[in-house]
Amino acid sequence: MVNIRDVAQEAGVSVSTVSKVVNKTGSISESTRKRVLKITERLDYHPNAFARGLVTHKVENIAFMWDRSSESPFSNPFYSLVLEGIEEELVKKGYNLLIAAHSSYDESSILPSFLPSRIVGGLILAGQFNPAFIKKLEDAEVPTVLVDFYLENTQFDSIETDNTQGAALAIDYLLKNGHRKIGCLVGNNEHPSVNKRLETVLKRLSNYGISKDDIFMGYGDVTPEGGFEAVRKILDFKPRPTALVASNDAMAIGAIRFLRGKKYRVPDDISIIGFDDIDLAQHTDPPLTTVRVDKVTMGRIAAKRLLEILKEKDPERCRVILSTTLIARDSVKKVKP
Amino acid sequence: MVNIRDVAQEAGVSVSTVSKVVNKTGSISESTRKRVLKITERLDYHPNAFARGLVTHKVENIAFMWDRSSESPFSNPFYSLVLEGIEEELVKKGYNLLIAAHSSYDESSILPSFLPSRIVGGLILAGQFNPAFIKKLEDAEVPTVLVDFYLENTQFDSIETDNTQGAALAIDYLLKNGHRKIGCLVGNNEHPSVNKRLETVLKRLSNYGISKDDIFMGYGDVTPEGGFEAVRKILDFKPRPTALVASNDAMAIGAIRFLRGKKYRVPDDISIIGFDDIDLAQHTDPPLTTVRVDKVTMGRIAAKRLLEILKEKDPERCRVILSTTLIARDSVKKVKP
DNA sequence: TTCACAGAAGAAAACGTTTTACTTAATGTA
DNA sequence: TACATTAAGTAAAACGTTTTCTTCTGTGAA
Repeated sequence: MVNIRDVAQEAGVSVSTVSKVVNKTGSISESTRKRVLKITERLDYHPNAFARGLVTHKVENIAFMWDRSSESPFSNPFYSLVLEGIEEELVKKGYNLLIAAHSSYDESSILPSFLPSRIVGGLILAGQFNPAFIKKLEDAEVPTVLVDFYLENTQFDSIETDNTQGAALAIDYLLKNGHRKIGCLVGNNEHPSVNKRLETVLKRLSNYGISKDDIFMGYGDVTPEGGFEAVRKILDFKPRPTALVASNDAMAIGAIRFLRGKKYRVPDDISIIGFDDIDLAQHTDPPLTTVRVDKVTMGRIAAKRLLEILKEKDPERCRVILSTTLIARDSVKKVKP
Repeated sequence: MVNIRDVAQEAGVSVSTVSKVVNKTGSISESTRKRVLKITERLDYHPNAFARGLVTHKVENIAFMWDRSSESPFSNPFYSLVLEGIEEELVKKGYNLLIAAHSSYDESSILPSFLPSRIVGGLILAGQFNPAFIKKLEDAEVPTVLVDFYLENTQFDSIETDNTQGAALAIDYLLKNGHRKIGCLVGNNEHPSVNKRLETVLKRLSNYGISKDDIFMGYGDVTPEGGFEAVRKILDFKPRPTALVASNDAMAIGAIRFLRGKKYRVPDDISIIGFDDIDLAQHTDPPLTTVRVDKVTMGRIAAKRLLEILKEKDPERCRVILSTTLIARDSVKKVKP
């Protein structure tokens, strides 16, 4: 493999000159610059990242990690898109993306090995993490941004969904369509998003004068199976709600499946609205009305922000809150209030 | 950050001794081994991967890449699981996983930068790639294994699906259930799997004495939309086939969607069988009968094989062909032949 | 004519490891 | 007793860069 010395020799200049040309630093005459460049090309010279990293202490590798609670991010319809956005942005800036899928990292407070070995320059965390793990990262001063998650007393940046605005969107849409008896499919999950959404739903309903007696709660995991469970409990109530709000699309989809099995027609017998707008939402029967979170943008911004942090010497902490949009499909029907 | 010299000093030994202890090489007395180990722990010493890589020329980073034709592997229900298997195996062996999602690499014959910069020690490629790109990899002698893909004249290992066996499984099942008029939803795709599956289907049907007139072909992309298109064309034929074989589950799912829209009942009016067994297959209505490819195992084996190759000095080329299993759900109905 | 200065280039140290070759002490063998 | 062998440990070179000083040369100002 050709190294910087080979190039220098071939060009009849010193090693430092080649380095300066390649890195566009120092002052180099146009003529030697051209000559060296031509030779790097001819010899197909590429700087050895290890040698470089050793002296600069700068690394162009970013790692993505997610919480243990959820399934693999590759199969997760939310994180997979976040990842797509991250990847896109990172590649554009010449960075490499590492994936640390192993779930054990947040159990213990042990850092994944690529961190102490200094092979990774920054971290993007998705979903909820063990506070002890976060603490460890802070102590080690690993540049980190949190995506779709927020932690009270951390110095790390976060890119979040505006769950308050999104939940308001959902409720307003249901009310506008005449629904006054609402069932909530709420996720058994300490993820701040779930809480925030529920909180907003309840507050909003009460603001609009909906009585507590007309609000029905069903709990389950934030998965299709959980939605299945949650809606089952709700259907026991009399009178039945005319519409359901789910903590996320996965639950909504499970609920639709349950309702179909029980021969309820959606939306004729009961309306339902989701949250997230995962890909599957447009393919359910009926297509799911939901609140869209722009997941790719979320990833893109997270990556962008991390690279900024890496550049700055003393970055300000900052929270980015992304707005949502209502995607009206066919799972909500207008009823007479 | 504490380095090997700090440890050596603290332990009152030379740097080389520490290195030997940490790497378990050379001969070291039990007492100093213990002492040094204790100190590495106390000082929280972790070898700098750059310094190490610089001298050993060994890297514990593996990159995963996939072809441009398919959507992001994160959202792809097949590759996402392959990736899961890869990740699992890699982490177990202390390797890091890089993701090179950018599609431009196989367009040109330029190598992704992490290769010439020697930051990555091996490659796992999923799906079909530009031969020029493969050639380039061979010239650069990048240790590589191909997953779910095979190339005629390459020296690279591959982990493949036994499409012949799988397609036979599907056809035999349809025949056993009395179907004699078969429609094929064929993917417009040069991926070897698609060809192999179709080829086997046709040969098998002819072996069983099914007339050409009873075989109907519909083409489309290997996506739900493609399945939609393909089945539409097939339904124009009279007499209608009683069963459909799809090139993959995505097409089968699209077909089911189309049939539902046209008020056909599956499997009462028409049966359908898929290939791959993606997650969604168990959630269609009716749940899809299909041929399962063990995607996680595929990834795991690919990773395992790559690590072996990295170890051996002069590895034999080898193709691994994974068998499939039939997953009988509810989309195929028994009919009188 | 002298001096200061800027531009261009190079020498050498530093980065943190591994590894080879070497030294020393201890042990066993003839 | 002398000699070979082995175990335990060390010194120093090497890996391929970047970067900090220097040096040198030419140019314009005083």
